[in-house]
Amino acid sequence: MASELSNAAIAEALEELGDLYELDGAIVHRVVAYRTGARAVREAPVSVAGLAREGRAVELSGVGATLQEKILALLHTGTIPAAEKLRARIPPGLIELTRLPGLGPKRARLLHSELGIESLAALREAALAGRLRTVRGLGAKFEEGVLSSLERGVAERRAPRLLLPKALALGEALADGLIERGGAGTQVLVAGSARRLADSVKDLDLVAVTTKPTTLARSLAKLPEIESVPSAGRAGAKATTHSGVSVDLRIAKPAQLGNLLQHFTGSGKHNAALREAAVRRGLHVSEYGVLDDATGTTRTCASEADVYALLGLAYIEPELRESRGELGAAATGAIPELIETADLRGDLHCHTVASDGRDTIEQMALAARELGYEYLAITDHSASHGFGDDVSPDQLRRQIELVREADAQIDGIKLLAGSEVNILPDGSLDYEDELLAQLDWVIASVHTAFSMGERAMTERMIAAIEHPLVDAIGHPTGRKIDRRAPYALDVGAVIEAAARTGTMLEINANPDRRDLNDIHARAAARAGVSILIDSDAHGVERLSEIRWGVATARRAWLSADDVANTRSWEEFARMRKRTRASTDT
DNA sequence: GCCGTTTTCGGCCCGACTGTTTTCAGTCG
Repeated sequence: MASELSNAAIAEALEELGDLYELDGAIVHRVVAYRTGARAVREAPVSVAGLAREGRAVELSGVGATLQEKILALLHTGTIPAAEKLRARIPPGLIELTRLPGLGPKRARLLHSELGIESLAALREAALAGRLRTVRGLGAKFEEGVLSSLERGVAERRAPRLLLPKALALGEALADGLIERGGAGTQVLVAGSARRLADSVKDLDLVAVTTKPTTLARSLAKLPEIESVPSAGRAGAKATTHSGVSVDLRIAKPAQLGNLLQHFTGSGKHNAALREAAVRRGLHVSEYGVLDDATGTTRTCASEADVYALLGLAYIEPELRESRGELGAAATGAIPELIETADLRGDLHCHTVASDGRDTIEQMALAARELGYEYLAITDHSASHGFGDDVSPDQLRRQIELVREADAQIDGIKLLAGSEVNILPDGSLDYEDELLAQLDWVIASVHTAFSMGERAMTERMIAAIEHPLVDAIGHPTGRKIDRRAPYALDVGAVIEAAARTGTMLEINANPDRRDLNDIHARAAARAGVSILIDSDAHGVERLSEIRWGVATARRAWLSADDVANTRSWEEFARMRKRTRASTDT
């Protein structure tokens, strides 16, 4: 387990090289190749540095011999020679210029060659002096646009992203409002990354069918969530909410709903790959229909399934549309039947008033039973949680009794006495084995010392995985979506250890976490790891947040069979490491 | 630079919008 460059660091270097080539005037396909390669590296479930050293990075789709060579140079010398050469020629400030809307690589090059501009400060100065409009191809409007963007600080400000629950709630509120005002037969659907159940979204896409398109587009402005509607017409409207979220409403003819919904659900990469594959069959896909070269006619589709069928593909669920192999699978009938929330029969991670939860064992049990669960593990934090809500060994012994009593009193659901045990920095746990052995279920998590190095953190995690009384690892990477990076961890090594020891890995369904993420969960399941989906609920109303974990599981291509807690209690009980250990011998 | 149920070379999605232009280039999603 050598500690070397992370996939993220390699991907960043390839991205930068792509940016530099673009500013150098390379053909767009070459630039796209670097960006595709960077994405393949970032999403690889194993260490790409390791792969490259074995000459196997070329196995990643989008990485060829040239990129592998550049990755190796980066590993050996800390830099890529081609990037060094380009950096000597292209001022670093030019990349900054392309952050302004309407200013891409071509214009950045033009401004550099014509006016010698190499920074945002120089750009501002030239715009104030009225020199931008003197460049052939640029004019007064462009100059005004640049100044206004600079005034608003567009280049520095990162657009806020909405976590999925908020995005869907907003999308559904807008859809309901439009349906109410659109009259009979109006249909409004949430599309875009929200429909694909991504971790977070940048803006909202709505697709509608109505008999009165102009009226519907104008009625968007009347919704309480909407602040402004800069444009509205028969085809749709663009708007901004009071919270600053961009909303794009597109209106389809019923016969074209499938085409438009498919297009606006994306992802962009899925659509690009879909269209490239279609072109090889003489078909041209757009949001309006599918043009057939052979007949010269355009076919429209009322449903998305029809669009995929026209291309010879099985229907692809929105969650899979990320250009991660779904087109090949749809062509060969290999799209899995994705897990649904109703498949889950138990929740193995929740908290009560014994630690930092808000409700009692009984309240959690009744709420879980109401959701249709057959079993629930009570897993309060362990002794050293450190937020004043720790459970001492004696308190845990008492808690075990309380869970047993509740289990005896409450019918229709099996209650497990468990704990979410801290993994200490050295990989040990903070209860004695004698006490852990009295529990029905142990999930181990990292809650402290996030900033240790990758090697130490990976060893820490693997030590916990190898502990015979640890059934599962909770929120394995510690990330908080858009807020906190995962801790440095060799996830490939963690997956290997989990598969080897029969330790389950959790998809924590808290919508701030969704950890494991979709890519890691897919890799873990492929490696033979049993996946768990848990709510980590700290109150009865949060148990239903399990749906966000299911969303991640679906994006990870998981079917019910890949997820341990879709099993009955009898089957699940046998899958626990402690039971396997005693029956395997 | 990558890639192949037409190819190891010659392709590499599609359309809207904008601003600058007399037919289009650049940018964006």
